[in-house]
This record gives sequence, structure tokens and C-alpha cells, in this order.
Amino acid sequence: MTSAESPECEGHGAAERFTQARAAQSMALLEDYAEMIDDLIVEHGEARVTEIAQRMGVAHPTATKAVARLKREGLAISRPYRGVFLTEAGVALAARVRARHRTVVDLLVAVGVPVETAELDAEGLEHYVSETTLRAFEAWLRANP
Amino acid sequence: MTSAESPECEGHGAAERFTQARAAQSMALLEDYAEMIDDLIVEHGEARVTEIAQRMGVAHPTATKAVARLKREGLAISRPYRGVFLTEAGVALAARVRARHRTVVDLLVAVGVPVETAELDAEGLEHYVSETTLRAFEAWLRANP
DNA sequence: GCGAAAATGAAGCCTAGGCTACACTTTTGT
DNA sequence: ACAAAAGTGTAGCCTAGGCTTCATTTTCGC
Repeated sequence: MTSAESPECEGHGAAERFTQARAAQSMALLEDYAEMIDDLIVEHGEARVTEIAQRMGVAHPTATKAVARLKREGLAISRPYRGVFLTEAGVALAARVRARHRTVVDLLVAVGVPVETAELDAEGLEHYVSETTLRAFEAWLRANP
Repeated sequence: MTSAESPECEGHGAAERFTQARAAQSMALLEDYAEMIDDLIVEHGEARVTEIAQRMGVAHPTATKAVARLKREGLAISRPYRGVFLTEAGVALAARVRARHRTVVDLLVAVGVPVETAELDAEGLEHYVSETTLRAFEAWLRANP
């Protein structure tokens, strides 16, 4: 542990970091589903629960629950036995997520990570990259072409 | 996985990526607790549940539950009303996690992320960095001092 | 040495995110 | 047109990981 820790007493501020990481985690699944739904709409004009479930590697009721949460958060809309669609906010989220994913993969590849590994790791990593770090990645990629 | 994957259509195997990311997530908390306990043992000779809880930013019963899980996984041992200690496997895990954390922070800083942000983001990121990526980071850091 | 404070454990509740089983629509094929 | 197949929804169960409340044990101060 380096950086800004009080050497005496207990080093804290640690709790904050974990709390923040936990918050990021709760957003991660929502982001994945939003991006997935956006993909499906682009490909097929709509996203069906069954296909969302297949691609996410979960059973269909799990996908249904996730969609319900997306709707609660104002990111998606759907009617019974019909496809799922993203709201404006949902589309914006999906776009942000996709761009961030690209940047993360690009940076990993740029520092020597094999492309397939970069794609694999990015799936987990992307949700924990802050805006500040993302911009640093972009700046570095621009400066190191 | 009941239903098989259609090898046709476009880019899948996506399900696998998500499944893997989910598995990594289930390991993340265990890793954080193991590292934290190791820190406390180094500092105080033992790790008390209350202090683990404080530093993780959770209530003490939450820490107790996490310790129970660590014990189930063979990573820690403890007796009622006594401190928590790591098994050999737990110590090894903590060491690996700490080394990985440092490498991730170093790489982030090296590409221009502010130190405080790097520490913050690394807390979430580190759990999703594969061995391959970690080694790529180390190689890159050696080549770009 | 004893009573109070601090630490720990145990019970019970909540949400998220998995699952299976089953019921009900919609789509589809003859 | 209608029955079978496919898709979707609902209910109910599980685990993980949060929480509060309360009981118990240890530790500490006097």
C-alpha cells in the first residue's frame, strides 16, 4: 500500500474503495444486458428474451428478471410476449459501454495482450474503468499509435 | 447449459465470456478478504472480525459471513471469539492478489492514470485480469521503465 | 474480582441473480 | 383451422452478500 495512507492508526479510506467497487458491480450486469439488447435490435430489429438469455448464457427467466430491472431503471421497455426495446437512456448507455469496451481492448492490445485474451478480459474489466481512467487510456492511445 | 449453441449465425461464444466473468466475480470478494486479513496479521499479528469489517466498509456480521466462506474454501481458520488466520493456501492467495494489485496500479499509472484513481479503479479491475494479461503488463512495464 | 464496554456470534430480513417447473400465449405447419 | 411447437411469464427455491437486532463471551478499568 503506497499513495496517500496515514502510516499510523489504521489505514482507511480503504472502505471507500471497496464500497465503490461494490457499486460498480451492481451496474455491471445492467450494462451487459443493455449492450446485448442493443446488439440484437441492430441485427434483428428487436430483442427477444430467449435470445438475450442464450447469448448471456443464462436461463430465460434470469433474462426476464434482468429485463424487469432494466425497465425499473428506465433503460428498457417491453410488453408481454413482445420484444424488448431500449429507451433513449438505454441506447445511450449501450453506446457508452460499447465505446468503453473498444477502448479497453485497444489499450490491452497496445501494451501487448493477445487480442483474444484482451476481448475475454475486457468483458470483466470494462465495468470497473472510471471516466478518468478511460480518458487516460484514450489520451495514451492517441499519443502512442 | 441445457440448450446447445448454434454454431451458425454471427459472433457467439459470447455466453462463455459472460459465464467466465461471472465466475471471476464470485472469487473477487474472497480475494479482497484474504488480502485484508493478511494485511491485518502483518500489522497486528492477528485479524479480528470487527477490524476486517471496518476496513471493508461493511457491518461485522457481513465480515463474519465472509470469513465463514473463506473457512469453507479452506483459505482461513478461526475459533469462536478468537482471531482469524489464513491457511497456507490463504496466504498464497493473498500474496498473489497483492502482487497483481500492484502490477495493475503500476500499469495504470504508467499509461497516465493519476495515482489515486489508479488505486481506486484497481480495486475493481484486479479481479478480472487474467494470468496472460498480468504477464503482458509485467513485460510491458519492464520494457517501458 | 467484578461490572461495564467491546467484540463476537446467531437469527432473521432484504435484494440480486442464478435455477427448475409449470402455465399460458403466440407462431407455425399441415 | 387447429394442434403442436416455440416463446414468454410466473412461482418458488437457492446462494451470496448486504443489513439490523439481540444474546453471549471476552476484555478491560477500577
